[in-house]
Amino acid sequence: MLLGARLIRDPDPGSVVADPDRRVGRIVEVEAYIGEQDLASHARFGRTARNAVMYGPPGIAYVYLVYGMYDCLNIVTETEGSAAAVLVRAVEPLAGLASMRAARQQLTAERRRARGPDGVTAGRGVADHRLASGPGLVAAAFGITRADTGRDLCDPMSTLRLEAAPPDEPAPAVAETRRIGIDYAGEPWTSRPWRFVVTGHRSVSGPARLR
DNA sequence: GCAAAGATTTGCT
DNA sequence: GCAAATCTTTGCC
Repeated sequence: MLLGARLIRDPDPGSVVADPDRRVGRIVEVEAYIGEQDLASHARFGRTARNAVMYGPPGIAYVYLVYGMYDCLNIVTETEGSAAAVLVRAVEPLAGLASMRAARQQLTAERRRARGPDGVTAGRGVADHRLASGPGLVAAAFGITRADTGRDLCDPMSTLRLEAAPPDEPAPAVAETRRIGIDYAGEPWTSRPWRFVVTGHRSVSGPARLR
């Protein structure tokens, strides 16, 4: 179960002293995409240059660019040859909040600069629990880009990795819903309850909650 | 080689 | 509540 697991960005893995830029988040929202037969999945056209990593062994990161602006983090699941993956839609920030905020603002600042010179943006403050409340925001807060595709998330020495929740932490209450933003896939895929969230958690993606 | 649409977020009306 | 921003990938000519 990925819900409750930790997503960790650690610039200096293996170090005894925690790095000040170390970022930790607790996964509270995911979506499953099961392979070529799933018309909502990137694997629906078969194996391509973009999704090749999905056909590889599990535990590997698959990062794609959506709408030309946002990177989204997926975790490859199931065995080699099966193009299944889980999209990490939201995490609850636990540590390194300042770094997450800085990484987010840096991206938005770059976007504005590309559009043209304008005044100071002042970067309005976002609530702490919303720093990674959405697929694109998770990648932004953790500094994840397509360059991270193929990274082994289960390697304890990786700068980007997953860890299980502490054993003394109670398992979260899980709710199932239909997936978000895949209307193009048609039935039965749009109605499949393959989005999983921690019940009532405030860090689940915002607008998505209403749909 | 070109046109179309997308696993989103933000800001304005 | 709606539309823009933005670019990669896919599909067809």
